[in-house]
Amino acid sequence: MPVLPSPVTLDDVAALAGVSTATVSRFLNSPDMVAAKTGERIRAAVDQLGYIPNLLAGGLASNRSRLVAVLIPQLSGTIFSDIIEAMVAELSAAGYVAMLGLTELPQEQTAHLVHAALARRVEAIILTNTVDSATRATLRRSGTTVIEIWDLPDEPVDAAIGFSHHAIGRDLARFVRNRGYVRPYVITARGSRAQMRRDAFVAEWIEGGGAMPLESQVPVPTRYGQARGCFAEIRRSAVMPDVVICGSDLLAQGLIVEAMAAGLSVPDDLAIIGFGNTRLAEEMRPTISSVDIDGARIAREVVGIMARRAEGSRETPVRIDVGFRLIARESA
Amino acid sequence: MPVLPSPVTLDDVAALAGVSTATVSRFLNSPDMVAAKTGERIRAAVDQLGYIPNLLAGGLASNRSRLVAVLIPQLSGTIFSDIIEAMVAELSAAGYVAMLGLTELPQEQTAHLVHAALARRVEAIILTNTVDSATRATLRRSGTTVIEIWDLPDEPVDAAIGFSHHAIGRDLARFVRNRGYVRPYVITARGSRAQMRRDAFVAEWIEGGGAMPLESQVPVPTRYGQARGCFAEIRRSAVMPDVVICGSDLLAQGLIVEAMAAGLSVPDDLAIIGFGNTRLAEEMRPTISSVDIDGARIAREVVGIMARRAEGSRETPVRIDVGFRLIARESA
DNA sequence: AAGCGTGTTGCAAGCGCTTGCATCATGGTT
DNA sequence: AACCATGATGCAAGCGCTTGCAACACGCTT
Repeated sequence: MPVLPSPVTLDDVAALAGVSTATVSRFLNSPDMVAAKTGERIRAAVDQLGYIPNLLAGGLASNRSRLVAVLIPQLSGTIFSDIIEAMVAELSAAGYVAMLGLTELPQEQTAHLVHAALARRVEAIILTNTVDSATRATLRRSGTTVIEIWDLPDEPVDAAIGFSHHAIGRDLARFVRNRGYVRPYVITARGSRAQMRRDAFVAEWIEGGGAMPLESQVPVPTRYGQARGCFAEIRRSAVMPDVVICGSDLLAQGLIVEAMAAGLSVPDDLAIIGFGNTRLAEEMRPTISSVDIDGARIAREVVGIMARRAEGSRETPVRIDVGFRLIARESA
Repeated sequence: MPVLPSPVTLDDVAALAGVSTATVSRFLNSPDMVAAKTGERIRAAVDQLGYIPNLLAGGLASNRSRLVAVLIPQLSGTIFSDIIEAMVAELSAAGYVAMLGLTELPQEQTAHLVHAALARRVEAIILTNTVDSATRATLRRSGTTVIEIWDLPDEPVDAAIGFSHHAIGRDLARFVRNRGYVRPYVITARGSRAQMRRDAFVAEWIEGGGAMPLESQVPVPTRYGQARGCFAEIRRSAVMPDVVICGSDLLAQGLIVEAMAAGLSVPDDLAIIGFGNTRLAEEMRPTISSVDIDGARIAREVVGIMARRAEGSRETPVRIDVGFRLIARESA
């Protein structure tokens, strides 16, 4: 058994301050329920003893864990790390603590993480990927706030904050056409959301009179290193495309480097469009045209939903479309 | 008050299985303490009711939260995201859950996060940055396992898993000299660890008969976008350096792009060395020479220490040097 | 046949906190 | 001067689980 982390309890503080434990508890949780000078005595006692409340006990008694589970596929080299950063900051400011779970490889892992989160009585579960129906059922039954944040599914488990992948694909096609490109090349990551963008792009492109675009697929997560293979494949095309639509800024960057190394000029010989509008997109030379998703906004909405729920709102389902922005820069 | 996440309790399961709560609890925590056929009945009851244990209650009673706090400065675009990924995976496999805290901006934030972690009775706190002495005292007093993982401080709070920044700086200087470079340029991030590497580099370089290296400083976190400014500064140098030692792979990559855009050949006209050996280092063309830190190893050691502590070991202080590897690739 | 070690199970006392309700000053009303 | 609304505090019953200890049922040994 580990050493008692803090043998100092509420009772100790109460005894020292000469009040009941209830009063100390109230002072700690809603200070203005106790008289000012009582508060001072308690404050002094807390400081003197170095008291650190036990939130496990508190959570058990109050049924509020102040814990939020954030489940994402992977962290490094993806747009998710930006979103997580915003999310953690926002949650932390609102008094919550984020428990991080990686759902990348075995899909079964997700079910396991959901279970672990539920067992800790998290106040919300932020989901970035879709979950199997058994887990959906568990989630629903639990009554916990579930927020899906990377999409706007037709039937969210509970709340969804996201954007339309379809609209992005469509707008990208229009953008490309308006810019006068005629031979787009689409690189899609294996994954349902990317696929949705790709399908919408192709549909819109063809509807606008374009020929079926050239394309290729890459494994997720899209990585810088895939650029080599992709570029080689592009070069092997019967006709050289004039613009490449990538699944991530990282891949776009890689392609730019490859293209330049091959003596091509970007965007004149080959235009390139990224996705995610990570810091990289504006820092690369040439700067990368990309699709911006406002991660900070998503994080804020998450906390907003939680706040409303905490006040008893039972609005459901919630669907918030945070939209996206096509950012035209030098690369396309 | 939120809807009860799971109204099903141990008692319900016990009643349905026709045993006492103690037996159910034992079955859940150490299955081989209960008879096989009792276990089966319990398992069935758990499944039927969709029981999810309440770890807040369990943690309170057993004084084990199965929670680990991981505190890092920032996530996106740093080597930390790789380490966190490994850490979360490893902890998760060992049955722990990681609570993530960002300590970037106000130093006071760190104290706050430490307090939040302690209040949740985490079983360990993983620290990536140094903490002020008041927080150190709090940490010490708490008796919680504290693992510092980015350095090997002379007086760790508790345990430390890291490597010698001094040794890295020294080895980099030797490496550069052995490769025949004569005019190194050092780009240092503002931050004590980077400073240690820089100092060791300079000391070793001068000791080996070299002239005081040219250098410049950049803010943390080092970013791709800083490459432009750095490259401009390098060009403004009285004498053109023949090798640049960067504070991160990302910055190294940026410099390579800038250098190539300026018509320089890497490494012939200008060699470049990164830090962190992120995936990028081997994916970039030219591949980037870098310093590898084994994040997965660090993660494993963390779990190892926790396992030993759980078994009652009181070894302290612990200092584990995981070393580093200079990886020579095409860029230098 | 009495005794005993072993393996299972139940009993019940907490773990440290929150909170509904009751109690009690306090000062203002009538 | 009796009354009462108000604000501050205390009482005590949990929250759902873990675990030391005791009880018990076996099958063996002597």
